[in-house]
Amino acid sequence: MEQMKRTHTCGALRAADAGRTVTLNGWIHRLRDHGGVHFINLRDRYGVTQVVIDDDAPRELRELAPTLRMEYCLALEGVVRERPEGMRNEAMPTGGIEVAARHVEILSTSEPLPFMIDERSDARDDVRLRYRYLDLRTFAMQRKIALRNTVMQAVREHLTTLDFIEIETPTMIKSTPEGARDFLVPSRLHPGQFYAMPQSPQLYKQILMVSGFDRYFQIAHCFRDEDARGDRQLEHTQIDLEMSFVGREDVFAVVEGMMTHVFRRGLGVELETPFPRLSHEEAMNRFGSDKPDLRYSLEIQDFSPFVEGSGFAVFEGALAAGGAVKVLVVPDRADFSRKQISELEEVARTYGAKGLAWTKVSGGTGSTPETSPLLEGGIGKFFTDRAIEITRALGAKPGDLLLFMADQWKTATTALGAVRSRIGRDLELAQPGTFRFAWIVDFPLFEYNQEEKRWEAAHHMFTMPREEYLETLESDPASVKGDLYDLVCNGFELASGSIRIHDPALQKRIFSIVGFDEDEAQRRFGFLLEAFRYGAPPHGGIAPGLDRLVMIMAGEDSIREVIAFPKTANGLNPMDGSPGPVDEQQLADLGLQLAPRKPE
RNA sequence: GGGGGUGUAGCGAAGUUGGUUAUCGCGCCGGCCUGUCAAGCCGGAGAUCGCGGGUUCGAGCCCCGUCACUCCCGCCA
Repeated sequence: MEQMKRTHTCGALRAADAGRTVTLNGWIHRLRDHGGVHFINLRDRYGVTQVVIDDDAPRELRELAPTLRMEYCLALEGVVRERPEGMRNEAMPTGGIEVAARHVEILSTSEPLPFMIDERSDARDDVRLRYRYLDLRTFAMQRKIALRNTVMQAVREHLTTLDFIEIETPTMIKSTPEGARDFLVPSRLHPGQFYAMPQSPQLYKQILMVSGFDRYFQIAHCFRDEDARGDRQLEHTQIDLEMSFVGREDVFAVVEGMMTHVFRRGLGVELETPFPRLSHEEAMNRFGSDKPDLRYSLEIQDFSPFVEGSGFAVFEGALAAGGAVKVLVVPDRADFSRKQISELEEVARTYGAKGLAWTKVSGGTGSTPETSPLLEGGIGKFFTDRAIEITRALGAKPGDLLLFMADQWKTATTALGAVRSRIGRDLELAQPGTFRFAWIVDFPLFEYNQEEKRWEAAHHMFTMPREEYLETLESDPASVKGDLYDLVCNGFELASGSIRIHDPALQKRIFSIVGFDEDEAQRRFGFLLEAFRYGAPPHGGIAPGLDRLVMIMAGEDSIREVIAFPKTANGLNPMDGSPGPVDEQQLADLGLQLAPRKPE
């Protein structure tokens, strides 16, 4: 290799290099044989350079040329020359030159590939993952993995500048209750005992605050044994951070600064700060989601003022039962077919809705009976006499489609929110390449678990209640808002965090509301509670998901596209074959025995 | 755990109401071609139609089961 080490990368040479003798290393991206003149597109991370083997090449090279195949790994030496007029390739950065090869060494041959190394190749995910090392050779994947690196570097730069310290925490920890299912690691030295893989470094970063590292961060791997999704893997990476002596605005400022830096460095995009803030309740009411896509408006509105006296039993019944009636005005979509509407209804049904009512605005924009807006079709007949008032209040105009949802508030908003998302996606309302961030704040601190008939923490048990609810924690848990915040972008939850409880007495009250007795709390989190007895500073933090961040920046809709070696939705890795069985002896060493697969 | 979509040659796809030898593009192999750059032209090989069962005179197509990929609900503090 000493002789044939590259002098340039495959993306480096320009017309100014004409005349130089260079050595390139790379893979054969394309081969074109014109019966005497051979063109090789040689590729590496940095680009593609055209190499020519023609009549002027040494004889042994002309003999070697026909034996070359795609993806052979080569070292070659040649002379750079400017391409003749009319033979330049404007689409390639190196398209003004070519390298006339004098010597080619085959470093490695390649079998025919399962799929082409090409942006246009559209192999199924399992094939791509089975041969991930080939998939990663494409410029598209190289760009995304490189972007991920840029993002990580930018995060470290920015946080380090702000005096944050990167500290690693263990990847084998104590299993804690609640939250996601833990991945467990059996202990050989202590048979029957298990470590857990962290779902996040939560407890450790809080303890680091007690230790006086008032600004901590870590690019941390987190593990959750739950069903995966396009934006969720069994293992993912978080930009975990925590600060002492702060309120949520301090956390927001750090994250806004970090995102600004990351987008500037990664994409050359300037973000507008501060990001807008929306209460959880407002987000639900206006967008039917706690992670709304704000790239398009299409807001949900309250329809309940128009229900009384309409004679439409479904709506009146929903209100009488303490529920809500919501409406979505879809501009200029009165042309939606019954089939399209019933597809939207199906979307709503998956979220527990019983149906989706609709009507269309027709008529004119005047205020006389002949010229005024009309509500036609669907449930329009129940609201005929109030059409002017309704369309004015909703800002609806002739040609608009109105979609209604009547149910319990949560069902009505989430189901209509799902319809909103579906319409946004189908009509491509979101402009690609735009990024709309928002903070979602004031989440409920507790959620009632219907099945187990008890209150549980909506986020986690260390979240600080908003100050104004401290009096009513026990008497009215449902109304308590936590000092909890999510960062959302383009319809994805990008980060989640909170101000934590640092007062053991308050922590005790929370435990007791979620039915955690003293003993259990001690057994589970004793080490944290103990640490808090020694001068715990007020603190809070947040954890942006690195995979989702890079995914959004890359314009992808699955985090698999920005993880070098992801797993499938089923938790399998088609490349290494994991998960797989282990030897009897390995089990025996751990004191484990497999249960029979199917009990019947 | 539940629902939808998909699975046909190495890759991507077509395949009508169930009917003869399963089609096309790329790739692969061979040949031609001296300026291409997704090169072109000619020829060729390559398929237990994901797997298992069933219905039928006959199944890529219909039914049941199963596996995989994917999207969604649940789940994911």
